Amino acid sequence: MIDKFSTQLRARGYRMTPQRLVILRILHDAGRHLTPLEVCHLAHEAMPGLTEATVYRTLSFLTEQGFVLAAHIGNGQLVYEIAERAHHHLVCRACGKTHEIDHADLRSLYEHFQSTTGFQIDSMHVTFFGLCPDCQKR
Amino acid sequence: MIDKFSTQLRARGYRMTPQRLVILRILHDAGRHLTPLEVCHLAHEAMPGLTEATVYRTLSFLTEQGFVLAAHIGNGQLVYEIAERAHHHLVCRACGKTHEIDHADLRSLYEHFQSTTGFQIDSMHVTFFGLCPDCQKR
DNA sequence: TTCCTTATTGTAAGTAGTCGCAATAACGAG
DNA sequence: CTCGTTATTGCGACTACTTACAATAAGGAA
Repeated sequence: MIDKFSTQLRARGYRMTPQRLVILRILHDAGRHLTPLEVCHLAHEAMPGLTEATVYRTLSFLTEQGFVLAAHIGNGQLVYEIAERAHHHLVCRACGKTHEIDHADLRSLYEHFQSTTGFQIDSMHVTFFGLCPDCQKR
Repeated sequence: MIDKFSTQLRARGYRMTPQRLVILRILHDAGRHLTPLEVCHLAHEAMPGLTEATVYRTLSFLTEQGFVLAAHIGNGQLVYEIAERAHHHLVCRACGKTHEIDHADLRSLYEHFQSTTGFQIDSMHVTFFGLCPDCQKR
C-alpha cells in the first residue's frame, strides 16, 4: 500500500524519503484523526532526527498529493488522516461529540455543483458543525 | 444593525465595548472575507491602542455568538465575515478562484442530517475544494 | 449619579506553524 | 555502480496565534 504511494510519487516527479514513509506509516497505523503536533511527537519517537518543519511540510505535501485528508474540526484546529475512505463529520458545537457520515450522502450535492458551476469538487473530508440531539435539549 | 448586536449581547450577559464595535464595523464595511491579520491592521488604524490578542479573541467570540462567520479557505487559512446572509464557497485547489453558492443548495442535505442523525447543523459558511472548469482542462 | 460586580482588555510570555537557504540524498541516466 | 540533477531536509529565525493574570471599564442596582 505504501509501495503504491512511492510509485505514484515517482511517477509525478517527486521522491519517497524515510521521513515521508515514517509519517505515512504513523497516519496509517493510527487509523484516526491526528493533529500536526501528535504527528510531530510520534514521528520524533520513530525517527529522532525528524524536525517539526518537515512534519508540517510533509503533511501538507501528502494532502496535496491526495494521500492524506485534512479536516478542520473547530476553532482553527486542523487534523490529518490517511486517505482510505472518503467520509465527513458532524461535530457538536457544544459538547464536541462527532458523528461520521458517509461520502455517498454528499454525492448528489457535488453533482449539483458540477452541473451548475462546472467545478469538480474533491472535498472528501468536510466537517459540519451543529448541535447534537442531547445538546439541543439543554 | 450594530445596535441590535449590542442589545443581544447584553441580553446574554456580555458587554458591548469600543473594541468590539470597531471590529464589527470593520467586518461590516468590508463586505468580504478578511483574514485575522487584515482585521488587526484595520483595527489598529481605527483604534491604535487595540491589541492583536484582543482582535483574535474578539473574532472568535463574535463567531461563537453568531454575529460573524468563520471559514477555512485552504491550507489552514481562516477568514471572517459579517453574518448577513448564509452562503458557502467553492474554491479551486489549483488557481484559487472562488465561487459563491447559496445556502438553499445545502438545505436539503442539512435536513437529511437532521432526520438521520438528529444533529441540527448550523454551518452557514462551508468551503468546498475542487477544480474550476479552466483548471480541469490543464 | 455613584458604586459594585465581573466581563473584557492589555501586557508579556509562551506555543504553533512558516519560510529562506545551504547541505543532503533520492533516483534516473549512463 | 557511479555520477549529476534537483527534490527534500534540517536549521534557525521569524510570524501567527494563544493564554494567564492583573488592571480596567461596562452597565445594572441603588
